[in-house]
Amino acid sequence: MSYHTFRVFCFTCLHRHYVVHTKPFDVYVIAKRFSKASLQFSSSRSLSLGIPRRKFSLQHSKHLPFIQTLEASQTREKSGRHSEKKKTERKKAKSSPTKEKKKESVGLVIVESPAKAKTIQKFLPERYIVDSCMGHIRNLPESAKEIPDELKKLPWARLGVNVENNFEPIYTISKDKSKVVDHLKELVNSCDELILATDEDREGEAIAWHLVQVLQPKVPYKRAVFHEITKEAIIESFENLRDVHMNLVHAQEARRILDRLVGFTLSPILWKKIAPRLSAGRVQSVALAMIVQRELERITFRQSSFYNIVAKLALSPQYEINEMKEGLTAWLLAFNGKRLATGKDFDPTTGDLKKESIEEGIIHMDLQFAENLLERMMESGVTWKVKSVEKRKLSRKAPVPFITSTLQQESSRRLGFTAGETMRLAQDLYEQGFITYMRTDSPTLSNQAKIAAQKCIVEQFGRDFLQDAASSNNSPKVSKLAQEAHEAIRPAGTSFLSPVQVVNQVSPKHQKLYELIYRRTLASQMKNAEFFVTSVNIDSILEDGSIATFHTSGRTLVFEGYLKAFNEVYGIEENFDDLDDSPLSMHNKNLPALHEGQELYSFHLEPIMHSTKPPPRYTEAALIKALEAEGVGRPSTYASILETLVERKYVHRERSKGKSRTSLVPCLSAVSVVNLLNKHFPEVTDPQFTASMEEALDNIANGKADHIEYLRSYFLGEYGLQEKAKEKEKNIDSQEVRILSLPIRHENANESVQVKVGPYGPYIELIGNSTKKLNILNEMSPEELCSKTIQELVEERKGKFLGYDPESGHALFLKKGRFGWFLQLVEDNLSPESEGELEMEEEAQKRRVIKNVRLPANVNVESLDLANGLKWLSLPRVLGIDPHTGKEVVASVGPFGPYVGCDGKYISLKSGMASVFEIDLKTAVELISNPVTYQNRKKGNGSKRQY
DNA sequence: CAGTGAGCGAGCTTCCGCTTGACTT
Repeated sequence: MSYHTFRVFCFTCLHRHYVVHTKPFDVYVIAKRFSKASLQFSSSRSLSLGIPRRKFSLQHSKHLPFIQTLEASQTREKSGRHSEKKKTERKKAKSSPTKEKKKESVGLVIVESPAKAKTIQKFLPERYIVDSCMGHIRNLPESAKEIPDELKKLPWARLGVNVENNFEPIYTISKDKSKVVDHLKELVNSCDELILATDEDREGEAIAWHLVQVLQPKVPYKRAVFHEITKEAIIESFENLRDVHMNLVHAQEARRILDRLVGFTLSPILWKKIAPRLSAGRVQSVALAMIVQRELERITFRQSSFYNIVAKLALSPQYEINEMKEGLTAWLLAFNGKRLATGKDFDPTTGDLKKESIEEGIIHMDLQFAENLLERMMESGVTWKVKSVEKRKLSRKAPVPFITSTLQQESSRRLGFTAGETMRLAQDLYEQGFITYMRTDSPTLSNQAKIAAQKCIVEQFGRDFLQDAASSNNSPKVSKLAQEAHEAIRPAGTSFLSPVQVVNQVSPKHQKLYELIYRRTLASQMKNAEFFVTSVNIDSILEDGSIATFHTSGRTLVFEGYLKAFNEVYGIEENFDDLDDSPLSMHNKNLPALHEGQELYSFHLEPIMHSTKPPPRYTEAALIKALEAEGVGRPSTYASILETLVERKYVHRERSKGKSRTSLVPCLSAVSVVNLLNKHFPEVTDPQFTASMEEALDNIANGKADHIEYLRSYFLGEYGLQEKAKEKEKNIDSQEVRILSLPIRHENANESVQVKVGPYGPYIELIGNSTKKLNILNEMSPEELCSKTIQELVEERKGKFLGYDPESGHALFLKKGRFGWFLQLVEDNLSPESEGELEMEEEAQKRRVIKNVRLPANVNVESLDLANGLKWLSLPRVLGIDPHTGKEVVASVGPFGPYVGCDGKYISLKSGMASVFEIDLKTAVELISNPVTYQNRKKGNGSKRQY
């Protein structure tokens, strides 16, 4: 048996190993740098080594090894890589520390992400080991069980921050990070120097500090920061090492603690006053308030309609022949100098004209007005003349390179990906070295990236499309709040792979996203698009001298500019809100040349009705855009903000009719939560809170303010949050905040309706002669709540009458309960005629429940009739006596579906087994004594995993 | 369990930002 040596890279941590295998399934590993004990290999994951019909399985703890080459003899050593011999020497040095001093010292470099570690390793001299900590390694206790027992009794323990003593935080090592920490501890003990190369922002600085706190290095440690991952930048940063900036760390700590105090103080108030498990926070509550606000605007929206006249005009009286070619479309702008109303003139909450518009003397044209006017325009003697022609050259600026938020928005708009999906795809592209880091708020391109983009532009579109060096996009506006730890999102490297070149390396979705990033990066370095916009007013002079002024506009592309990068893939974009001056969105594609005083001829006039539209619901992309504009949230959290709201059942996604996009609809619980917060804690739904926090944090970072003082002033004292929360907890009337003041169209004068949110979810209260409470779905939109649905709910509550049990004479109803459908047999003292006519309360008085039987989830209730119902009603079914125990064996339906049971032991009947009605004693006893076969369990798990 | 929304009471729920995980043969 021959021995083969494989060179193996751990893909994730970049440790190098040699693998020697003797037999196909025996894998021995010689670790290059670490003791054998620290490496655990298992065969849970198979990796093809490229040898036909042979598979090897390796795993370095949880990291996936990357098998770079096959036999050592065939190893293609790149220049600059280290020879095998050199490595062996290193290993010896490692294993005998006494001799190590003579060798060159080893430096441990810690960055945040493994992919970054991999890249940086390439740029650094051999004596450095680069590893990653995967973001924050410590955190405030996530839940009650992470709080140390000895502190649990203290009043502030729940917060995880000692608010009685300088806001001292309790830090715990996150569960999923303990392995990372152990690993780094081991490394730091065997190196001579520690370099903290985490991101250059508030969070990165804090991570560096936490690393020092946790690792307790006995060797010197320093901080290195760089803006871009290039050899030059990294080397430079290593020549300019600095200390950890404690002010910056304090700013981060203040941010972290503030968020905790806000969230963990307000959430419990929601539990007490509305329902358990609700949440509030600096970021999520702002987002939620926006969504709810928009929904309320939609509910209070009143539509208004108005008419306009559209004129098709020709250049010559012989319009029949050339109408298509040279015609133009214009719409009525004003009549006798008075402007016609458009959508903007109406108040969305009343549907009436706005005050200012009325004062202006605006004309609100109805159909009759339009038709009258139209007739007068058709009379002979009416002339049409061009009154004015105005030409403007407008340019549309090339976009700036992608940052996280704009990537998510464009990816949603052009590719239909959600923010989460976009980030997952981008992560893959990043890890495989196709793009730069995807969580960034800096739109800056490095010089090498600009050069690479320019090269692509020249090659693909020509030199004419290249932006001037002095153009503004070379120094894009950076958001005031940007922390600039990374550069913009762009294709990686010093020369960009074209989208075609990546086709075979990634999935189609990845390719699409890569192409979007590629084109945006190129576009950012291209010239602006130039348009000629022509704006024309045309007078129609009526017989009595009245003047109807029409307006039209046209747009011609003079220079395609950066649009070329997009148009060839995404098609030509028609809508440019920033260029259009028509509120009725009418544009002539090919406006003929016109001059002042020119006579025109009308060949078609038509009244057109327009209606105002309610403001659209937010899409995920629009919400992210709005939050980013307010400075709320960070690139790493945009995609998860919405997930939180969905998880809390505050918001659900709804697919708009006929469109691919999904819009965000607030649930009823969200309305009550926002009600409470707006009324009692208005700052938490206000984006201004984050803005002022950022300002304070900047001062802390600059050393102008003290972080403890900041927290103290916010949380403690007479006007602090703590005191306020206590007072509110006492004074907020739970009954009052539960009520949602929603306009409900219920046309029953004898009844009033209220929507409330209780601990078990939303319900409506019908108050008439008696009070009825009816559960409604949390997802039900206020719009859907009307007389009809309320009536349906009342009917549903009554249940469906199936008939009478011939044996007992009792009535059988099919009802829907908290746990699904069930059958109810009630004693019936009523005549069949009075069925459904009595109020529920009366019914309840007259009827006594004899028996309830639940139905399994898969029963088709639509087709359930009396006979079937009686069959279910016969459950539970006694099968007989178990000879082993002497107890009764029963078949029935329980909370988990059909089962057989005996003496406290229950076994579910899976599909494929005998039904509850058919199963006999023998089969049941067998099932109970040999509960679940190995085969069965495996099947169950397998399907779960697949899902 | 069988249409609750009040209260009893132990113990729990909850925040935002960094980052990548992902369990038997």
